[in-house]
Amino acid sequence: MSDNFAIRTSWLAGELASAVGVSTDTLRHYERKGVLPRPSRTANGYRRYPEGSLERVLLVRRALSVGFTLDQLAAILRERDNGGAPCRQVRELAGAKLLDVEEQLKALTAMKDELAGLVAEWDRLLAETPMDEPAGLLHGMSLETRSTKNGSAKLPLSQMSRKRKSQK
Amino acid sequence: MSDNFAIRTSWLAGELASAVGVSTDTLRHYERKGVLPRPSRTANGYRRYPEGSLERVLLVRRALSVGFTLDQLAAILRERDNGGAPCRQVRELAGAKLLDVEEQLKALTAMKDELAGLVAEWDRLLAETPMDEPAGLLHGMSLETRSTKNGSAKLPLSQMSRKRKSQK
DNA sequence: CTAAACTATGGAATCGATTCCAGTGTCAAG
DNA sequence: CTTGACACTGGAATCGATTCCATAGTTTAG
Repeated sequence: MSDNFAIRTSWLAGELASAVGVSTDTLRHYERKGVLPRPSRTANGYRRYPEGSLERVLLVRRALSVGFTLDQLAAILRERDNGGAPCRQVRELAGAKLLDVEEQLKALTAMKDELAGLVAEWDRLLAETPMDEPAGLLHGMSLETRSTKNGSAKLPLSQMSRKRKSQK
Repeated sequence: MSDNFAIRTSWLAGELASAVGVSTDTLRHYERKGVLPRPSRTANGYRRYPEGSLERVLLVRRALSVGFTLDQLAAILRERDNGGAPCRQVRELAGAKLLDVEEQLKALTAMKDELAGLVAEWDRLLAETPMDEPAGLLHGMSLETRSTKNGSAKLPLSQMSRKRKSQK
């Protein structure tokens, strides 16, 4: 096999896709949305993704996983790509996102602890509960539905409040 | 106001909805999806949610916030409602969710660094660049860190890959 | 020459939670 | 009786990321 990914200096769509674990459709979508620069083409019209593409796509994936939107990401990455100073709005966006991420980090850490504790507790209960007993595991979920004003993307807890469409 | 929620023994749709902070549409949706048992009706056809409904809905909200899906939840709760002990399933799902959370934490940390670096770099650039270019890119980009507006909320990075419809 | 395995394209479909819509019924107050 | 605030219904829309589709050109192996 020639899937010597690490040493690649350019990628064909399928190679890059399988290297990062997404579909070529997804790569094409990213390109459409502007988070991936349009790659040059080989003689036959195939995309030839440049060297750093793997890292780039992984970056996008990370960003998405923490709640970025492709559009937001596109704005930021485009600015970054042309190297110069970003316009204020994009700088603001990045700053807001940074705060957001930091907040998520806290919330998620708390969540991890709670969840871990919960699971541990459950395992204890399950061990001593006959299989026919309710044991009501879900009732033990002590996660507060604190209406955290909201603000973070993937943090379910914060997103759970109301969000009016017209109210903004 | 008669929002004497705590002492209610039965609820009208709107009452319950505002008590838990969701819309009646959402309650109806939950019913459709099977996470809320279909309530009895008053003479005029209005839903009369039974006593424990507030807790039930809060439970659903909590579970959603931890990453459960309405469908997963429906399966579990239906089981439980007619006497079963779905605890093992719950334990399993929670365990999976915990793994997701841990992975998410990694992504968040990486993202924080990435973003912080970028912002720092930009601020450096901005500081030494005369503001000659307004550069009003970003047409309608809301600075609002608009969280998961809805739907497709948190994609656990682990299962962010492709998901076959038929292959489950 | 042909089949398999790539590549390409634009547009449509899918998924999940929630919301919106339009039409209708019910009830209490004025 | 009318008005307003509720309630009811099924279905459609929304949003974002991803996938699927149908169609078509290229390359490589047999």
